[in-house]
Amino acid sequence: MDKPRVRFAPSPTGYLHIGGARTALFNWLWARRTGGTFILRIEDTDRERSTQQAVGAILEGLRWLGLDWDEGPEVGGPHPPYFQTQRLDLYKAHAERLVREGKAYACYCTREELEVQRKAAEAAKVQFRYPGTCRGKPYDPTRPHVIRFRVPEHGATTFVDLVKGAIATPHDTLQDEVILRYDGVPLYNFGAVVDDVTMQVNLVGRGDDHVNNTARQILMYQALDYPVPTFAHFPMILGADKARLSKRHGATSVTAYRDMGYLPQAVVNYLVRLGWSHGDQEIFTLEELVKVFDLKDVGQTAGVFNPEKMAWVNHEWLKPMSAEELARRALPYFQAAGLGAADDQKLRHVCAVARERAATFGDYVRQFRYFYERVELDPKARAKFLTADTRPVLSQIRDGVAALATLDTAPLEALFQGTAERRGVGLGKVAQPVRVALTGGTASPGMYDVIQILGREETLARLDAAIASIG
RNA sequence: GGCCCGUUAGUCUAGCGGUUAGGACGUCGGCCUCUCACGCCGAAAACAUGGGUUCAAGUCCCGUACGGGUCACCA
Repeated sequence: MDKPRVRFAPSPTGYLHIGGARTALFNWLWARRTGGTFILRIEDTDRERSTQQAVGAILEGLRWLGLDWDEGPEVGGPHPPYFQTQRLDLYKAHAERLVREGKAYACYCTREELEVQRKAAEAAKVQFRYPGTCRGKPYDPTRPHVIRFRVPEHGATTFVDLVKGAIATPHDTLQDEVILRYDGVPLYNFGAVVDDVTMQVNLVGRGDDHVNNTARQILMYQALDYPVPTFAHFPMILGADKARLSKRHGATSVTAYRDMGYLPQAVVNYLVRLGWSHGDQEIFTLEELVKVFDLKDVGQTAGVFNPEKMAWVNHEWLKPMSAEELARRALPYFQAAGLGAADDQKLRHVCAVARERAATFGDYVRQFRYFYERVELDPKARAKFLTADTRPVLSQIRDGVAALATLDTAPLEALFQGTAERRGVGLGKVAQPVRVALTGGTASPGMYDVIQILGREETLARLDAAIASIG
């Protein structure tokens, strides 16, 4: 078999959706795995909804994920252009050829007429299908018309899907569909076929929602006398309620996850595991995936998008990173939150303690904001730990910190343990009040780290404030 | 509603005629411990359902139920 030529063909009607990203990923992986070609084509024939911003957002999303394309917008290739609205002549020529050969015909029915028929069918509770009114009419290009594809009335079209197996579509469920609008812009099925043919795509991998288009498209390939590509339909991604994933399920754009502090590798990792597996392995780098990915291992059942597992995957990616690398990557998130962070020793220390405790950079900022600004003390924690009983402890630690030569771990440890021993209590009785005073809550990294990160001045200030609040 | 596709724990999945039905997320318990987390140990939790075929069925066939997709001059 020839080297696979696959494509991702989004409509630029919005950002890059999680589902679209996975479709792109599967195609990309297959191309990289097989040494094939990954083509990006923009299907912008819906002029009402397509926007230039959406094109930009999609390219940005793909690039962020690390999915580069061999042919397509901005990189060019042997079959330009890669925007459907720039290929109108091509569709027209193909449509005219089909008309000439009697495989398609001009239809002069108005939308209004068809709407009346549709309503009537609905009232009669029958499925409306275009009745072929204009099938025998002569071609008159001077009259407003659309071009309809002539579908065989009997029989069925069968194909073998790479992931779903054999699928048969009876022709009597099809109709003579419009392939070219009155203004010459093609409809999806026709545009995709003409482009896939002319771009020499030999493997079409796309979402499950296109299964029902496949037979119609195959009929068009055959009418055009072109080779039929292989198809692979990937199962849908659902929300927790098993309905197709949509905005109401939460963030669905790839860049939203970037903005929440996910790593692109983690998003790729999670998405590939949704509907594909390789033994018991959970964590994959892109390089590993390129080695082991196989379309044959793509499952055929729709999968529920699970944000918790995606966070876990992200955490797995974050944990082995050095504090330096984490700091470099986390910095923009701290800055975006208006916290005066810089890529310095402090940030690296914050990241070192955050690493085991937070799954995304968004969580870093949320959970460790107190390292950069004073936060309100949790009332319950305050009531429990900042009391007349603990006041002496706070004072001792305060004076101890003030007196230490350095804030290295050993002297801090000696200070805390000494204080606990002198008071005849466990370390917890000392650490918890200090923790509340310094971080505002009862859960935080170890106290020595916290003090080192805050620095002597800030530590003393917060302890003083806590002591003063007890009165 | 017609047509198409699907159905292993709450979720993602392994399984490819004979398994104590495996792994992961999440949940619960324990250990560790200055709290939280990490880590480690452990637990609960699944073959939608009814018929076949077979010595033997989560694995094959049919029905039912449930879920999804699709029925445009959208893609």
